[in-house]
Amino acid sequence: MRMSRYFLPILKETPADAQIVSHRLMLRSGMIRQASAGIYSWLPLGYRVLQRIERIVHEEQIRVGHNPMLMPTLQSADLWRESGRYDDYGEEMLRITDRHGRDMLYGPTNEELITDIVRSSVQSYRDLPLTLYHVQWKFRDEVRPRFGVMRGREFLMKDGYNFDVDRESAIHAYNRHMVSYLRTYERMGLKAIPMRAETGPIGGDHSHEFLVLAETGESAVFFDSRILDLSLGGRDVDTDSSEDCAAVFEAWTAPYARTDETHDPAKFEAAVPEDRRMNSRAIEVGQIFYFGTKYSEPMDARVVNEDGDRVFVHMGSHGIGVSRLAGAIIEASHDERGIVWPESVAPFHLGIVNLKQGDGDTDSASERIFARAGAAGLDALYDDRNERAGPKFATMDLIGLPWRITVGPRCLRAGMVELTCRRTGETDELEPDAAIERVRLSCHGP
RNA sequence: CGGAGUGUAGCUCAGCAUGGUAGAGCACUGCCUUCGGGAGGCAGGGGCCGCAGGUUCAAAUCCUGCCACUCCGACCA
Repeated sequence: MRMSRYFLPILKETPADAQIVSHRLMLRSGMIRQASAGIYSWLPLGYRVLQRIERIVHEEQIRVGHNPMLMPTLQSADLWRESGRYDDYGEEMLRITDRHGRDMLYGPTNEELITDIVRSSVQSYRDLPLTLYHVQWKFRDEVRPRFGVMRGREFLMKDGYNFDVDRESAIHAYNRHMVSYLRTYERMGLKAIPMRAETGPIGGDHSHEFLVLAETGESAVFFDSRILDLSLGGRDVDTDSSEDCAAVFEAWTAPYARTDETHDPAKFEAAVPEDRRMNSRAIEVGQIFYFGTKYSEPMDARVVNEDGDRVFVHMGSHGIGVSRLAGAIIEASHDERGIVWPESVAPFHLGIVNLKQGDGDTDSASERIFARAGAAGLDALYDDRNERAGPKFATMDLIGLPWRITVGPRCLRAGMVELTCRRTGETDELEPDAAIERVRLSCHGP
C-alpha cells in the first residue's frame, strides 16, 4: 500500500477524551473514530489489525475442530422469553420493536439462538460432541462506556458453544477451550492468565476468565508469580485427548490466580509464599463457561443417549473479545513514541520510508523494494509522500510497524538501505534484498 | 443510575465574570527557502460559537429547556 493513497488520518495532538494509552494511540494513529458513546468506526489501519486478530482466532478454533458459522445481530425476543433471560438480562440488552410490533433485540450473546439451532437438528448422542462458534458484532448497552474499544457498547466478539452428551464430555470441551485460548493469546504476543471467575448472567458453576496484565486494566488481580513462567510454546497438545487437555488445565490452574471478584486473601496467603504473591491490574480478554443444562432444560434441548434415554445436553460457552484485544495488545506493547505491534497482528509487516521522494535514485530503489516485499509475501506500507524525514519517521513509529526499511541517498550510494526494528530500535545497513529477506524470515519463518 | 464537568474551525484550546464586527497554534491551499527525527517565511481558505426558546437596540457571552459527549462512583459474559 502506498501511503499517498492510503487513508491514514493521524493526529499530532492527543484527543481530549482519551484517557488510556491504547485509546489515545488508536485515535492518534487513525485506527478508529468514535461514532457515538462506546461505538466506533474502524478506519483502514484499525480494520487491518481487527482482521488479523480475527483470523488468528478463527485459525485456532478450526485447529481444534470447532465449526465456524455466522448468526445474526438481531434476534427475536421469543427465544429469550423461553430461556427466561428476556426479563433477567436487564437494561444492558438493547430492545427494539420492528414495524409489526414484534419485540426484537440486538444480541448481547447467543446461547438461545444456538440452542434453538442445535435442538432441532441434533437428536442423537452420535452427533455429539459438537462445538459451533462465530465472530459477530455484539451490543451491550453499557451504562458507562469508556476506554475506547476496551469497554464499548458495540464490539466484535468470538463466541462459541459446545454441546455434549454428559458432564465428562463437556468438561473435556471446557479444557480444550483453555488450551485453544492459551495458544490464541500466545500467538498475539500476550501473556493471558486464566483466573477462576464468577459466572454472572451466563450462569453455570465452572468458569475462568483470561486476563492480560496492564496498569490500566479494569480488574484487580492476585496471583502466584509462578504462573507467569508457564507457556505452551511449540508444545503439541492433542486436543482430542481429554487427558492431554486436563493436564494443561491442571498446570495452568494449579497456581493461585484470581480476580477481585473471587479473591480469598486467607487462601492466597496460605497457598503462596510471600515473595511470589503478586497483585496487579489486568484486562479481561476472554472467558469460558461450563453451565451444564441451564439452557437445554428450559429450551428442551435433548438427545437420545446410548441407553435410549432422552437426556438434556450439557453445554458451555466461550468468548474472546476480538475488538477489545486490539486495545489490550496496545496496552501491553507500546512506548513513548507509539504502538509496537507484534508481528502476528501488525497492520503491515514493514514500512518503507523514502527519504527523498522525487529523487530518481531513491524513488526507483524504494519502488523496487516495495515490489520485492510484495513478491515475498509481505504487506508493506510505502511512505511515498513528499514529506521531510521527521514526519515520516514519527508516523512509522506511531503506527508501530515491526520493521522499517529506510531508503536515503546517503546509504544508497553504497547500495545499502537501513533496516530498523521497531521494538528494539536496532538498525542495520544491508543490501535491499537482504533486508527484505530478514523481514520475511522474521514474519513468515524459513 | 447518583455526583461533577464540557460543547467555539478537522485537532488542541482562548474569548464568556463586565453583551458591541469570531480568535490562536497545529492541520489544509498556493509560492519561496529548507531537506536523515513532527522546519521557516509570505499569502490564503475554512465557523448557524451543540439545538430551541427567552431577555436586550444588540447574545458565543445573560436566563430557561433540551441534546450530545467526558470524568468519578455504582454497575459490568
